[in-house]
Amino acid sequence: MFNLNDKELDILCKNSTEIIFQKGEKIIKQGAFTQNIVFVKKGVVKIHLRGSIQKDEILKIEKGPVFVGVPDVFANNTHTYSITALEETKACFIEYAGFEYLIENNGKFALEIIKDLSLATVKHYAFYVNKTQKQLTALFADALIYFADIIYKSDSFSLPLTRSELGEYIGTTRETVTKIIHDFSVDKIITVNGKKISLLNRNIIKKISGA
DNA sequence: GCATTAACCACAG
DNA sequence: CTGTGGTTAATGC
Repeated sequence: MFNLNDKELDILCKNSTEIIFQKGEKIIKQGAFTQNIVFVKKGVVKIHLRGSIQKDEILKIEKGPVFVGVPDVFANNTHTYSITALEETKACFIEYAGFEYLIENNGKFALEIIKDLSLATVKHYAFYVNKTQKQLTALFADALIYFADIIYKSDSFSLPLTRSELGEYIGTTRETVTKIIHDFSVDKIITVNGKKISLLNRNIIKKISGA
């Protein structure tokens, strides 16, 4: 994985303890000193940032296996965002020194990391523009497709987010999320039972998303 | 004007 | 935490 041989994996993992986080537990807190890269082995996490005024915004939802917190470790002394488990998550904390050693000594690994970071940047450009230009129904449709295709690989899933968090993700209020879900449900685009959602008509959802 | 979109508020399960 | 309804503001015919 990530172009690492056994010895190198050992460098990454030898001083790292595997920890299991329960849903809702914070893996990295905004403002904390950056000492570790976090390797999420398994589970779903949200990357979120509290704005200078008050509100939390969810920047990204990721599923293991994935490295998180990399940009902050290279760019800052403190974490500029938080990472919280959305379901039971296995993760290990990797010392920066070991990570840096691998970057310096394994070009293929470094390339993988660069690709990851680049992909993340490019995706964020798109997400940013979408968020400011699309209507909320389209953003919600995007979120549905994302959960179905990327996170759960199924058209039926149990959302790990509250309505309020869903709002923080697509940039609206919990009330508006409730209304959109209600509308989609009435129009037979999805079925909803609390947090359980099933996509009934992907074509329409794609159309609404405008992608 | 009128319709649509979405925020904010209040109240109720 | 969630659903609903009323109100209000902005935007677009």
